Amino acid sequence: MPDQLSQVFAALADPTRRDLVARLAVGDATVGQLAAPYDVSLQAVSKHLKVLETAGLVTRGRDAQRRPVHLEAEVFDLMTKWIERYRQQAEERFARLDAVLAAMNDTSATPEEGQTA
Amino acid sequence: MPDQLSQVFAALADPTRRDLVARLAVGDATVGQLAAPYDVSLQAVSKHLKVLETAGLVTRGRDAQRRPVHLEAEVFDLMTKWIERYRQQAEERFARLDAVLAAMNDTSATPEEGQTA
DNA sequence: GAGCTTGTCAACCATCTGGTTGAGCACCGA
DNA sequence: TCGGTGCTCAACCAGATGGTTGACAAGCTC
Repeated sequence: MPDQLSQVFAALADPTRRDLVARLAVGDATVGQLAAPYDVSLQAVSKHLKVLETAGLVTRGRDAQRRPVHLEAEVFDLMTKWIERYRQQAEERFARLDAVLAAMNDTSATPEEGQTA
Repeated sequence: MPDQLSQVFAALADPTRRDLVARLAVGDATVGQLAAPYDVSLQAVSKHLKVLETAGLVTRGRDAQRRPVHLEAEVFDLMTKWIERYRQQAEERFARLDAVLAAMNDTSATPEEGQTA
C-alpha cells in the first residue's frame, strides 16, 4: 500500500476524478447522480469513487440502498503543505541567486564556483 | 496528450519523483547526482526526469555533456489554485451546513428538504 | 584519435489502470 | 414475496507506467 500523499496525487491525476471532486465540493451526491453526466458505466464511476475513498478524499455513508458520497476537505491540506514547502524553498533559492547575481554585478569579481548550487 | 494539471498530479504521484523535486528545491543538479542515492538505474531516473519535464515542473540545461536539471516553481501555482478553489468551496458549504443546523435547533422546525445539498 | 564520462533512446517485460460486461447483494414498494 | 432500484464485486481486456539492459551520441581529456 503506497503512502497517502501518493494516493491523493494519483487520485487527482485523473480528469474525471477531479471533476467528481469539483461536483462534490458543491454538495454530497449519490453514485447514480454523480455518474449521470458521463457516458461511462456506473461501475466505472464507482471505481473512481473507490480510488478517491482510499485516498481519503471522500467518504461514503448509507441511506437505504443509496451510498451518499461526501468530500473530505482536510486531505487537501496534506498536498498544500507538501507543495508550499518546496515552492517556498525554491523561491528562497531564487531570491538568494538574485542576490548573488546582484553582488557579482556590483563587484564585477570572478564567479569562483564556490557554491554547490 | 493530457492536460497539464493531470500531468503535474501524475508526476507527483510517484514518491521517487517527489523526492527528486524535494532535492531540486535545494538546488540544481545533474542527472548523475540525482540518480546516485537510488538503487535504480540511471536510465530510470532519466525517465522520471522526463516525466517531470513534460509536466513543466523541471527544465534541463546544457553544460558540456552534463544536463543540469532545474526546478520550475511556477507550475505549483496551477495545483495550488485548483486545490484551494475546491477546498474553500467545501469549507463554505460546511459553514452553511452548520448555519442550517443551528437554525434548525433554534426553531425546531421540520427540515422540509428544500435545498439541493 | 582513443577512451572515459554523462546521459538519451529503443526494446522489452511485469504490473497497474481505466474501461467493459455479467452476476449478485441490499433495500424499498406494491 | 416479488420485482425494481442502487450499487458493488469479479473477471476480463487494452493501454500506460516503471523498471531493466544494450546501443550510441556528445564531449572532455590524454
